[in-house]
Amino acid sequence: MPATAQSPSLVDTVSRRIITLARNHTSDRLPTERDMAARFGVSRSVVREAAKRLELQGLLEIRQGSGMKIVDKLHKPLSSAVHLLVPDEKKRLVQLTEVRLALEPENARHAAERATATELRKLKAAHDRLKNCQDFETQVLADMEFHCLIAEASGNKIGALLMQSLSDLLQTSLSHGYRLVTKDQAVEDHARILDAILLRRADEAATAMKTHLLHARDDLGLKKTLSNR
Amino acid sequence: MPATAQSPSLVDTVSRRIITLARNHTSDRLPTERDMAARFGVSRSVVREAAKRLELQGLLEIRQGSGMKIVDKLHKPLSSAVHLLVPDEKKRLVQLTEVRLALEPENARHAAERATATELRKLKAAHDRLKNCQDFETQVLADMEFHCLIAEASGNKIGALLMQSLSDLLQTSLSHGYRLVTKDQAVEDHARILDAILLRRADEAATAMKTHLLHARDDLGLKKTLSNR
DNA sequence: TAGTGGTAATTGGTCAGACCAATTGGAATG
DNA sequence: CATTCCAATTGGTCTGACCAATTACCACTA
Repeated sequence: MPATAQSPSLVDTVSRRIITLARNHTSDRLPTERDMAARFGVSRSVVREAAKRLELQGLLEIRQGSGMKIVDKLHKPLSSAVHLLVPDEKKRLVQLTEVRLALEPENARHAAERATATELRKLKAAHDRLKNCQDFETQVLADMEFHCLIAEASGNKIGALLMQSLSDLLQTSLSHGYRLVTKDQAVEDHARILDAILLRRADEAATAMKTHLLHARDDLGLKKTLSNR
Repeated sequence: MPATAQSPSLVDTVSRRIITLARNHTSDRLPTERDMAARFGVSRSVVREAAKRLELQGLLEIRQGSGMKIVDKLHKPLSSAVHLLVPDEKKRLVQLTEVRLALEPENARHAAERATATELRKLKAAHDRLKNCQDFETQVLADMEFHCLIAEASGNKIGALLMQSLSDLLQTSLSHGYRLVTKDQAVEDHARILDAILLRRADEAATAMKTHLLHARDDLGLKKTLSNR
């Protein structure tokens, strides 16, 4: 990873040991910086640097006065990178939508081919949550969750990671004034996608997803894609 | 970004100031930790933590005894995350190929619609480099560069970031024993893609890219995609 | 004069201890 | 039992010292 020196630095070594500790830990709470420093026989600054690295990688959440929590958010670094890369929210939304139009029909196709029974159940539950939601925040969450579950059901972990990051970024944009207008259209579109997946019709699932994303794009007023680049 | 506390931490603030400094700096070398600590009126450990954060984000390269170099490698965090997510090289390659099959035909389509004259020149030059290369390492680099240039020419920065990361990961896998077998096929495929882009035939470009990726997949022996999940 | 080797200065990596800021748990009070 | 307050705990920052890697400069040799 960083600092391609010949021998691993102490921070490299301690990062790896913290990951191992996290994987074998029964609680979702890690020992304190001071404890780990004593345990690993290094200074607190090394532990601190290693922990901060893991935080940035989406594996830990660190709070002053509270300690370190083990999490699984490997998509966070990508979300940060995209934010840095395209700071303008409108441009970012345009480009995110375009990437989604490439990725998500294939996610739906693969989900139709590969989803497990458990995954199908989760998809149905997520669809119900969208149908039943009353406020905008919950609508956005349920909508994005449906998409992330499809990515997971595709069986491609990398695709699922990308989708989680896209979802995070979209949620940020949507909470900043970009509004989904028509929940009814989304519910109808999702139902079509879900039916195609349940019936294992891969092509139909891909087409239904593309149609849905085009609707969503239109709803967000993003029809003119990248013409002013 | 991290530590969603109400007021920005010193490390947050100093990270931003380093970014500003990097953007206005004539040299690609930043001042030393000690210099920046004095300049920003903070301790060296705060500068260090801020710099390490920027390193992980792909904005700096730090070397002991040598100092800090400003770089632009925003794709690096994603590469690391994917590595952590899918440690198994074969599985990773399978999934990367699948993601490429989703993303890259659309990259080619958009490149055909949007590439500038400069970008087209770069694509031609990259194609020539692939045709003329003699050894495997150079072949891989030229091949991946062609793909990254298409992603850039698509005008979608997020897509280009994803492609750079995928390219990094692929180069790692290919240097670990996964061999591209038929350069002639790649050259022929690339020529078709390039022609379609030059002639602004978006659909043809997308189809040619998909064909190329299917050839590459077959060459790598990845036909059986995710059937053992 | 050009090339090589050695050394000192510089710069990042680590250590230790102190103090500050945020959180949490326990005790006291109503 | 519920609420408030305070002390202990835990991460954030500071300081100064020392260690490890790199680079620039100087001296020597061919």
